[in-house]
Amino acid sequence: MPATPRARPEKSTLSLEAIVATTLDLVSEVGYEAVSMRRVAKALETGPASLYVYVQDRRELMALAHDLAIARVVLPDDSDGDWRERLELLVDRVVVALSRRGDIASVGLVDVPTGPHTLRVTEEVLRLLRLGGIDDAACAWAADLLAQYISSSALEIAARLRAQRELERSAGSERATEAAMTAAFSARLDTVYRSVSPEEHPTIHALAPLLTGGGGDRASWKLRVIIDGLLAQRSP
Amino acid sequence: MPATPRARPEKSTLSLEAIVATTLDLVSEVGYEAVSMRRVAKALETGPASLYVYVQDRRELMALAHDLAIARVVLPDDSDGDWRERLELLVDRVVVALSRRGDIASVGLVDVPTGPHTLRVTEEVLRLLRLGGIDDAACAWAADLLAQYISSSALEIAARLRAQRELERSAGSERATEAAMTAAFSARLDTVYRSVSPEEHPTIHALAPLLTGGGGDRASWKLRVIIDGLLAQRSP
DNA sequence: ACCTGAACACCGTTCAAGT
DNA sequence: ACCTGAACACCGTTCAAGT
Repeated sequence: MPATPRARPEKSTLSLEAIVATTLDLVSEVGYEAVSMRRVAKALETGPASLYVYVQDRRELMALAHDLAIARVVLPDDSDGDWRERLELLVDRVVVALSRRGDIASVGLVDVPTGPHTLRVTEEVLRLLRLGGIDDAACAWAADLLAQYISSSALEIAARLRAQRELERSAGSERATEAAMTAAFSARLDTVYRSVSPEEHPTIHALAPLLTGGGGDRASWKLRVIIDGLLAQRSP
Repeated sequence: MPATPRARPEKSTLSLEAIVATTLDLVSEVGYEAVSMRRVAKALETGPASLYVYVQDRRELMALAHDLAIARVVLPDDSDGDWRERLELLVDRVVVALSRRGDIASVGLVDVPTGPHTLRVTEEVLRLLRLGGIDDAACAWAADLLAQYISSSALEIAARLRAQRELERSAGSERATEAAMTAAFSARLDTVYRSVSPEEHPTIHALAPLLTGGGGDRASWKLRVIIDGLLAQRSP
């Protein structure tokens, strides 16, 4: 029972571009850990060995997917304000771009990405920091600190988005219990902190409601702390 | 050809403690990714299924190993100075404890650890921040930021230690080329930044020598930035 | 009750052999 | 030259069957 010729698109020739785009799409759907070379190959209707013609190993493929995820980030321009406003806007755009693609940001915690789009962003971050009058050495280290901030914030937001999406996906269905459990998973931390012994850990106990909340405020607050901390180094 | 009774220690009864300790030792030796349930089981002279009597899954086992890694961290006391000095000392002790155990700190980037020793440290971090007059909400978020700092700094130091150890291990041997390559791996980033186009990425090009150096200074500098940034939030 | 052999359903990567 | 089937040496986890 052969499929109609146009039942699915012609099997296009393999290309690095197609492999990387497919990888990123899969990560968005099923997550970084679950995307294997074999799964990418299957999605492209080929065998896993074929991928190795274009890519050294899984690590390299994931690095390329990570770089692709930020490819469309637009650099702020003069109309976006002074160096600090532009820096905050740029960092936020990268976080948003990454968090839209599942947990692809994990790559940035495992590896230091050096793809062309990452370099483009890094160049602009360094340029803006210098515009702000930050020391050269401080610029270098600050870029590192900001990169960490970007990866971890993107992961945090991605986790929230995922929990929310799964809650909605099963709202009203008979799978509501499962959905509640997924939501509970994202609240696991909250439960741990709230159930800590008030005698042994009085401060955790007292601050429990604050330790897991915050949402977007939390991320932008962290960014403000980092930049204010940078500025404090400016005058010796 | 049966082994002499005392050729190796009696096969001790399996216990959670022994499993976690063995896991941490293996991570120290061969790294987080390379430690599989099967490898832990083999080190304990049993089959992988036996581990599941004591532990839910690999994630939980790694979380327990991570917690064990900071078990011996001693909290600073009154003689160690004011809240800020004590906080810096505590954070540094955790970083050192983790970085001695290979890349076990990876666990802290994937998961939010909540073992007893992690809670003990978190409690003290929060208490010290409050002593410093930081807002409750800011304390909560700062603890998060510091936890990120700890994990990533420990990983960075562990990578440096590993490169150094491997360089020494093969010094003078006929494997010197391989050792040089390992060292080169840790310098890969440096190479990337130094070979970037000066027209396309002038700032990266200019700062290249600063982007990968720093060592321990870099880490303590980051910590200072975070705390200074926190203090800047104190007065509205 | 505690433990585990064997199986299930996967991995990343290599390489000889195909077109 | 480009591609890939088949194999190698592994995975995490489960469960029926042992003691």
